[in-house]
Amino acid sequence: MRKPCCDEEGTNKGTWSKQEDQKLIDYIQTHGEGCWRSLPKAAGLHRCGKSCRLRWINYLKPDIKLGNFAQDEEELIIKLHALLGNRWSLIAGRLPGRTDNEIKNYWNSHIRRKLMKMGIDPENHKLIHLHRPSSSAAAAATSMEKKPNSNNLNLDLTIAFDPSLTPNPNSAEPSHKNNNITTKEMDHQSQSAPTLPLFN
DNA sequence: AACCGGCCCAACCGCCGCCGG
DNA sequence: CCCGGCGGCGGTTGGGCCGGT
Repeated sequence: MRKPCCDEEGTNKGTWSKQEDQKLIDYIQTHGEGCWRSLPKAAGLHRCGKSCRLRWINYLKPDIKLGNFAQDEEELIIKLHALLGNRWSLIAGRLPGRTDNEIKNYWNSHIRRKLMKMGIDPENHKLIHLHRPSSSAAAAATSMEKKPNSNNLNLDLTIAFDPSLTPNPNSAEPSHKNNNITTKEMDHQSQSAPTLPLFN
């Protein structure tokens, strides 16, 4: 049985204090990232390694871009999600300064709701209730399809509906077990083809 | 002013893949 | 080849905030 990583007595949980942040920053600036397991003890932090890694990657790293998402970032997230599904780390890799956790939160709190309002299933990026055109959601979605710029979400919906752009029709499934695209492959793709077909 | 419900988001949890022994 | 440790990932939680009543 795998032991929980944070079962040690006296390990802090919850929100990080400024002092803890500073200790972590100081340590990483001196010693660099890595060996998260032993980092807390070495840095004098009563945290588990995972917690330190998460805090550093999501908030303390110098190149993190905090604050609201720009319109183009939002559009990019939607397009990448249509292509990659819930593979947040891959999506984050395409958005400099943004983290997977931040994108995941933004998706779940903002974009998902926005798509639902537009009558689009956020899981597969298809119209909801196409068989019931009289429903308000479908009517709104149909309207959106004809006039994609008719509200503040400036997204070309035709992209989301093109199945040829989705390598795995079940790409929106939560599991990454049957994920045929590895991080390395994605990196290779991004190097060899900086512009995804989506953006044409 | 008090209460309530919904939203936001930082952080935790548990699983999986990779890698070294 | 097998096993265990570690890092990474996505899903989920829960506390705080905010607007409405």
